[in-house]
Amino acid sequence: MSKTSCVGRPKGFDVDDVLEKALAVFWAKGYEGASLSDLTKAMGINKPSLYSTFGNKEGLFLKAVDLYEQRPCGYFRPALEEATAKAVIAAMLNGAAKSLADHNNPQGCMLIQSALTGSDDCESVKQALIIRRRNHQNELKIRLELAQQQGDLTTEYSAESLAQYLATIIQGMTIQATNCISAAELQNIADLALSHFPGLDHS
Amino acid sequence: MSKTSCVGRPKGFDVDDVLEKALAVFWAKGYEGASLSDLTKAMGINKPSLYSTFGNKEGLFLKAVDLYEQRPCGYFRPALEEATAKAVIAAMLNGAAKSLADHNNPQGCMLIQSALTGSDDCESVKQALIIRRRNHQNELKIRLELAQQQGDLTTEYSAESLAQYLATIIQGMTIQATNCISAAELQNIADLALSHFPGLDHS
DNA sequence: ATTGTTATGTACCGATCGGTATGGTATATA
DNA sequence: TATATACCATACCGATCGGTACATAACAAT
Repeated sequence: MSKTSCVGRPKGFDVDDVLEKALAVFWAKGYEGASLSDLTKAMGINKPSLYSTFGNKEGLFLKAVDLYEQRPCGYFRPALEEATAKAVIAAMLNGAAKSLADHNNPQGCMLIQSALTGSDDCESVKQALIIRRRNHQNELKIRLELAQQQGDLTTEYSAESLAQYLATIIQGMTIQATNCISAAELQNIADLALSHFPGLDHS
Repeated sequence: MSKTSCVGRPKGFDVDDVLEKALAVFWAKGYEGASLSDLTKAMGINKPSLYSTFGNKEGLFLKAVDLYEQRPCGYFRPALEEATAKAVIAAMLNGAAKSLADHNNPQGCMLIQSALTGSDDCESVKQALIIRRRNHQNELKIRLELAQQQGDLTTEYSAESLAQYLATIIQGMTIQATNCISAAELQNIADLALSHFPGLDHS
């Protein structure tokens, strides 16, 4: 609310607050599975308020995705800051395991499951999510390239291959997380992946 | 059509044939994303024919899933028959890479993407798919247990862990396959996974 | 107090959803 | 040929979909 409220009747709700509620609904039900009545009920506002604030359902969804990337999948950016390739990869895998096992959140990863398939109407949303996933993988690739330059990651495999491989494992973990598996099992997968990750020193 | 047709007007379509068409639609659009008009148009039949033959949308979907498990993801069962753990795992990974890269099919894996999320109405379908995924993983676990008994897989890790790990990688590959990546990239992931798979001899 | 502006609640829009009633049509049996 | 049976096409059902018109309510500026 860091804004000088203007003329007119003030909003009866906090935008960030209701966006958080919308995020939870989209996360759990997906883009098309979340109906406007689901959303408005969870957000505690009426449809005209939703439309005047967020444009339409797709606009609301994209805003919710922005929020998602800042918050619960928030292990990603800090992991990139770790000092070595091994630390980066460990932080990714452990962060994913912990985040996906957190039952305060819906199961799984919103970037993956909220629009993997759908009617023709949601093609743009599908593409938007694909782009976000690719961007994440690309940031990881750049970090691994740096690690190769710095000498803490072998050049036996390309940074691109390794980034894609790690992304694949994490994406697989997000699917496993939708299958009601335990936190310990998720962590076990992360441990296995880390201890056998290509290009790292496992001595 | 291996049935002694009874009294009355015969069907104007082949059941297996239209089921294949329905499968393609569900595969690409998901359970809820596939509308009845999408389905009937692709199948070339009208709604009453669909309902008299398959019960309802969910019945049709489950029949399509049965067909799916027999057909394109058909690398799974043969892989279990391979002689050694390494051969089993290689067949799984290579089969997944090849199958997922086949552009004659929709992208990705039907068992995962057709009902990962959705409205409350599709809860039973979601659960049905979760069970199928778990069953696959369990069959793999049993095969790896056998391999451990036969001595071609170390007992350093439990068969359950390894089965879950392999399932995770393959599920991750199915997500990657929805991101328009190339067949070579998919195969590269499979190669990396195989050459660093825990419990196998990589000499 | 008046005016201009923005938000809210209700009631509604056409379209589509999954699913079905109905009446005509094609076939096997008798 | 008569009859029973099952399929097919059309048209329809109530419910819900995403989205909006409209009148009213609450505020700021004057």
